Amino acid sequence: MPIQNKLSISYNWLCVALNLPLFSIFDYKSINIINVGSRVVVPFGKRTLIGIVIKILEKPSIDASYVKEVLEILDDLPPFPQDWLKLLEFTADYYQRPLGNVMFSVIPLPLRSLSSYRGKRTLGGPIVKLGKSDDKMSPLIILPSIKKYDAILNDEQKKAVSIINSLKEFKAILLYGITGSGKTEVYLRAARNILQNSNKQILFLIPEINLTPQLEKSVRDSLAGIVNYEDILVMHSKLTMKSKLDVWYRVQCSKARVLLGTRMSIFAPFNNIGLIVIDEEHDTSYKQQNGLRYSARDLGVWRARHLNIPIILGSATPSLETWNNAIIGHYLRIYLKKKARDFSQNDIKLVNTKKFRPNNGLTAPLIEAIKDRLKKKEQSLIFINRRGYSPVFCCFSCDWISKCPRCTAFTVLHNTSNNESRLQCHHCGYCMISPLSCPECGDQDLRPIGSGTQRVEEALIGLFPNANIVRIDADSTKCKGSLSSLLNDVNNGNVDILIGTQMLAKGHDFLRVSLVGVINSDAMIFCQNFRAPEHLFSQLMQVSGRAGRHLNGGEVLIQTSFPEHMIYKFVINQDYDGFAKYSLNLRSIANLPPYSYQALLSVESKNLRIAMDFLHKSKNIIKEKVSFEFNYLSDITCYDPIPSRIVRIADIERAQMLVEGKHRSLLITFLKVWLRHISRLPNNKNKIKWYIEVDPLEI
DNA sequence: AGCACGCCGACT
DNA sequence: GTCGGCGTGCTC
Ligand SMILES: [Zn+2]
Ligand SMILES: [Zn+2]
Repeated sequence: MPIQNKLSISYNWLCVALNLPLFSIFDYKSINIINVGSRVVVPFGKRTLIGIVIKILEKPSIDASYVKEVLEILDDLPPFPQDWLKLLEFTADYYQRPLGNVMFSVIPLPLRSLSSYRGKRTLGGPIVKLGKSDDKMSPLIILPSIKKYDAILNDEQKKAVSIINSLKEFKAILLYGITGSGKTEVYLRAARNILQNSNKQILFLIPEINLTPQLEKSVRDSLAGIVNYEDILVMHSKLTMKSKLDVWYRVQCSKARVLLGTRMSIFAPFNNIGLIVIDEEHDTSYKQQNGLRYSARDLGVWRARHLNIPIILGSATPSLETWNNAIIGHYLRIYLKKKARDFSQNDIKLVNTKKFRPNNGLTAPLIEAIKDRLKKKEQSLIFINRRGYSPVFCCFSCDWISKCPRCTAFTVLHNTSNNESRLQCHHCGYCMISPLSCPECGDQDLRPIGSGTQRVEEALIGLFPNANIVRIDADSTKCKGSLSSLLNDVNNGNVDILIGTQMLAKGHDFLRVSLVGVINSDAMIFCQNFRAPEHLFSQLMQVSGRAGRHLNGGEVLIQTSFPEHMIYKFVINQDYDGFAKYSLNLRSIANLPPYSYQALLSVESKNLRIAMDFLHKSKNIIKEKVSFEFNYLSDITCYDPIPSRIVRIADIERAQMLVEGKHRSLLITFLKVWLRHISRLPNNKNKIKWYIEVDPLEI
């Protein structure tokens, strides 16, 4: 026996994750020493796949004779760092997805499949190709001059910076400061400190692509002279695949010092992060709403804890989860109470629409206020959270209402540029020319009900024919660059009245705006979603902030039918603390997050009954099967299945079931067992699709 | 996911 | 007789 051992080749045994919807990982062998995190080419059944080495084994976990050999090691990239592997293992485990699927869904497309390595025009793979065409492409726009950085901090900011700079280990900091309190300056000072005194890297997350240009400029200005221009990188989903791959490559090779990006950047393969910053941490854009439904903010906190580094969560209206974490002492809260520069306090007033009936969405007090600004040559900003002309179109002689044939939703009336009217579904994209007479009774008395941005624009043009009026919504900014050119017009003073959706509320500064009008503030209040008041509050605060840059102090008019509602008491006083206290109390009474943890089992099918059936069966197996393997069912509540808020979208009907746990880790353990049993349920001939969402935004 | 194997109905 | 439908099962 010993002789045989000496003669046999000694193999290295590896655990490899493959891009498959399977919860298992696969063992392979190699005569070469392969690092954890390497990408390898392996045989799998009749196929050849790329895999990622996640573990080195002493001996294989199955009979060694079944273990196949690694065909090739892909070394065009350094191995994924250990901390990256740990982050992805956590992500897969927490969000209940197969590890291989998760890993491959976050790396750039060309790195996922063998097709970019095998074939005539692949030239040694995507990374090699990238290097060869390096001179041809310059993804970075070189700004002509770099301003010297000389922002002066106030005492609060200085104190915040010094607290952050003194941190030597993991700490989640909630940087809580109103709009204009200078949170960005604090992030940048903290980042500068780390970049100057170490070779560590900074990850800077922002909610939306729209915000990158101005933040990129601040970051570059602030870090000029400390970090090379080309070592500051930007990543978001609208980059070309080539640029994305280039950024990824430079991060993984530790060439990048600073990465500024949207939620996907949380998975960037850093080797040496020193600080994570999450700006506007309450923003729902940090939650991916399809596929792998992760929260970049929550993963950010996990990654920081795992790396034992600080993370800054900045917001004027923190999520109640984060606020609660600060209250119970898990996060360190730093207040920025003062406006940093020449910001003035806004005056927020409510306009009762029961008293002042709106016409085309606009009430008399709002119209008067706009008139006043026009006289003073100041700008007005009108927010309305609905694009199109009117959300409903209906017949006044029968009860016909414009509905989408593919969804349980109304179609929205839109005016197109060539003066045509169209009915459009905002859920599936269905579109038709709007009828001239009622399809049901033939009468021509068809009328739009309610107001969208286009109708408000039309009304304002009628009221103020000499004013320059601009509308900014997803329809008017479809072309690339049109948003920034419209915003330039606004800041150059070429615009008197600006009408827009929520897309205007985030981040953009309007120096000449002294009036903000909010038209349909109520829409969210009575919505089922328990987070709706929280989102409404933060939107109203954010929107109000848009008037704050004006020297004389801005005026904010919020039109509402329910001025007596509690939320407005806090809104007019701009009292987030009060609002949070009030809301957390309600959440606590209702046992909602952050006092419980939730997961949602969603099912999609051709018809609702099949989906509901599947959910009922899933609920039943908790008692029938899960109870034998999981001992803490008393701390888990499974509610009854319900049809989703919008049952049918694009001819697919959806239902869901809520599961609630007292503790986070307990819920995750339960889900893992439950999911194994759900996947064994008969799948109704593959006619259904189901998935579990952990920490859903909406239930 | 893919890909094979396998077992039944309807084609040359 | 075999071509092809997709149900089932496996992949280190
Ligand atoms: Zn009719
Ligand atoms: Zn539709």
